[in-house]
Formats: sequence, structure tokens, C-alpha cells
Amino acid sequence: MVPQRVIKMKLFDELKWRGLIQDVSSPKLEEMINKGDLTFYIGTDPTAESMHIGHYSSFSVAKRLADGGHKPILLVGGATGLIGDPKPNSERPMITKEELEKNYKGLRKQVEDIFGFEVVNNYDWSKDINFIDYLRDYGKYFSLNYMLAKDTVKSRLDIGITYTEFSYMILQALDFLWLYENKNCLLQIGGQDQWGNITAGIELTRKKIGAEVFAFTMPLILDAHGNKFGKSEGNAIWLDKNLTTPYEMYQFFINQDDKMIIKYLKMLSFLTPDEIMEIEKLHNQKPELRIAQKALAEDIITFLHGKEEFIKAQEISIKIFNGENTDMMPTLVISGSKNIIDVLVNSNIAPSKSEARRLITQGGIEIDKVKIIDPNYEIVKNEVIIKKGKKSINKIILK
RNA sequence: GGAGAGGUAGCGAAGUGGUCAAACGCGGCAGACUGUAAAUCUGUUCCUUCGGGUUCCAUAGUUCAAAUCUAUGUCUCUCCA
Repeated sequence: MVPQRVIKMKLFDELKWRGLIQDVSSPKLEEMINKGDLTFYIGTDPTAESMHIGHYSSFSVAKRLADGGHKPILLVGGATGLIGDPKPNSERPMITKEELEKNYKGLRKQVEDIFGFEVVNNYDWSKDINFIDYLRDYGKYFSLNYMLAKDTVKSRLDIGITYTEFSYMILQALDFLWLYENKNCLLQIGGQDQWGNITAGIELTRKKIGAEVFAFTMPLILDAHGNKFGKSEGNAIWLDKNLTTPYEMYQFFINQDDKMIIKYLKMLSFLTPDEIMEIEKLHNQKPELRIAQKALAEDIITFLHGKEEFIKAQEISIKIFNGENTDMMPTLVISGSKNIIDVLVNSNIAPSKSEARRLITQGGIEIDKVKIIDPNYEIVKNEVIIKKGKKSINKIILK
């Protein structure tokens, strides 16, 4: 056995070790990243009022770079959001300017609160470009052949893409150019799906002013089934605790697959490589203790919401899954009928009466730890704990 | 504008007059086994007062009977020297 010497990895190597680097625009980038002092940006369109866990994965990379001595800029796409980044399978519905404005403000505040990055809005430098100038000053740098070859466009050719969305990459390319010229921004990072848009920006900057700018992308995080990571019961995991409570977030992480959890820990947590390797060892010895899942939940929830919220979330989880009645349990107050089916529907535990009936007859409902199989059951107490399946536990107060 | 192909449950996709509340797959939900994991197996998946009711883009028709036929509308996709 060769004794392992503890050497701190260089930043680029660490990012690679964590599995956070997908594509790199130039081999020069490694040295630049290790050296520090780069201004870089990461962009997102304001399609919602809050970021979700998917944003977190890429923004945490920005934070790693920032911690490594680089200067981050967050770009919120007030302009690009109005156009819509082409999705692989369908045209995006347009969102109104009012909604966009609201989303912009929400995101801006969140990024500033959580990460403390400088925020810019591409609407500021895009809004006054008129159409003729746009075609003359920028359109001339993009051949149709080049644009059609981009994955995002290519995949849409058989199902259709509007001129609006087709133009998206040009609009986004302007950002990189503008940020280079005005903020000396040399690097853009983004999700793997942004590679096409990012390279368009690199090309534009090179062709128009002859400068070389750089980029790398992060891989999309997938679950063990190859689906996008970050949904729980069909809902996104939001970073806003009013949309996703710390308890729900804790549950989300604690339920992650063993096969993926170390990967997630590397990609998402700010734990050091040594700490992660130690956790991996412990986890593999006793996977049923879910040491790695707990470590990930702790790291992220503490970072987002603070230690106190994490401890609270953990306490709630322990109590709830021990069947204890706690004030911190998700609680719903409803009124009206005390019939079990009505209660399930009124509390939204079941979406319809048929569904409620099915749940009951299949043995999926427990009230105060007693399995209920009679669909005509009447609840007598004013406060009960209703368990649906294994994981959905709510306190119901009947008025 | 013209020509063509389409619009079926959350998604994909069968069905081309009655046996259709609509095959099948995925996804979802629940049960068993477990560790609040994975895999596997089982049940279930429009609503319901369990009598029935309302569905297959919309409207109007044909028919004893329409997801299926007709007309019009509407939306989507493909192609147009």
C-alpha cells in the first residue's frame, strides 16, 4: 500500500474529480482556472420566480470558482427569457413581460441572498437594438448552416421551430460579447444543454472583435433511471423555502438512490474530496444508515437555509417517521364532513373520491397508526395523523 | 396560397360502425419484501351517491348504434421546382 499523501487538488482537477466538467472550449482553460482572477458568468432565464435544485448544481460550480479566486457574474435573461430557449421537443409558451419582471426580481434577490453574486440583466443592453441593426451587426456573423447544425435547432427541424426561438442563440451570443467588452468577462459556464448557445457567443466574439473567450459546461445531473434530477412527486425542488420546505428538501435527499448518492455528493456538496471519500467508505459499510444521503441533505440545506433549519428538518423527519405527533408536522386544517373519503379529498391527500376509495381498499391509508380499510369510516377525533403510503404523512385538524 | 398527413386518457401508441371507459408500453399511486434505498412481484390508474354519468380537437349531421362515417371549423406537422 502506498500511503496517501494529502495534497490539495488544483481547482480544475477538483472540478473534474467531482464530475462537473463536460465540455471545454480550449485546453488553455485548465491553467486559467487554476490561476484564478478570471471574470466569468453563468446565465439563466427567468422562467420562474425561484431557482430549483437544477440551478443549484450549476450555481454551486460558480461558487466553487468564486472560492477559487475568480469573479462571478450572474446573468438573468430578461431579454432571452422573452424569446425562449428552444427545448428539444416543443416550442415554449411565451411568458408575459409582467411575469418575466416578477421572476427576474425573485431570482435576483435569491442569487444575491444565497450566493452573493453580482447580477446583470441582458435586457439592459439588448432592448435598444433595432431590427435592421441586429441583422447587419450580428446576423452577418451567423451562417444559417452553422445555426442549423446546432443540436437545439437540429432536433427541432422535424417537429418545427419558430423564427423567434431560432434566433435565441444569436441573442444569447450578444451577451458574451457585451460582457467581454464591458466587464472583461472571459469565461462562461453553463449546463451541458447550453453548449450550442455558449459556443455561438465564443464565435461571435472572435469574429466580431477578434478576441478569444472561453467556456466549459457541466453535465446534466440524472437519476438512476436517466431522468432529470430534482423532482419529487412530480414537483420541482425549489430553493425558496416557501415553495419547498426544508423538511421536504430533507426528504428529497434522504430518499436518493445509493447508486447515485456519492456522485451527487461530489457534484453538489461543498464537502472536501477527503470528507467525501470518508463518507463513501462509511456509507458502503452500512448503506441502510444512509450516511451519504444525510450528509448531502445537511450540506445543502445548511448552505441554503442555515444550520437551524436543517436541524429542524431532521428532527421533524425523525419524529414523523417514528409516528410521533409533532407541532412541526405538515398540518392541514379542513372543515366539513368527517367521512374518511371526504377528508382525504378535502385535504388533497387524494385527488378524487375514487382515488381515495382505492387507497383505502388497497390498504394505503393509516390513521393514527391504524390501517383503515372501511371506506365508510368516520373520523371521531378533531386531530389525526393520516399516513398515505410509506412517506406521505400529514396532520389533519378537523373543524 | 396549394398538396399531403394528423389531433385518442399524464406521455407514447393501438383501435377505422355495435363485443370500447377504449389494447399495449411508459409514467403515477398503493400493497408485499426492505433501509423512508434499489431490484422484483401484485393490484390499481376518467368521475361516481356504485344505480350510473361524462369521454377519443370543436360544432352540426347520418344511424337503432359513432373514437370510428359526412360536413364545416380549428390546431399541429411535412412538402412546394
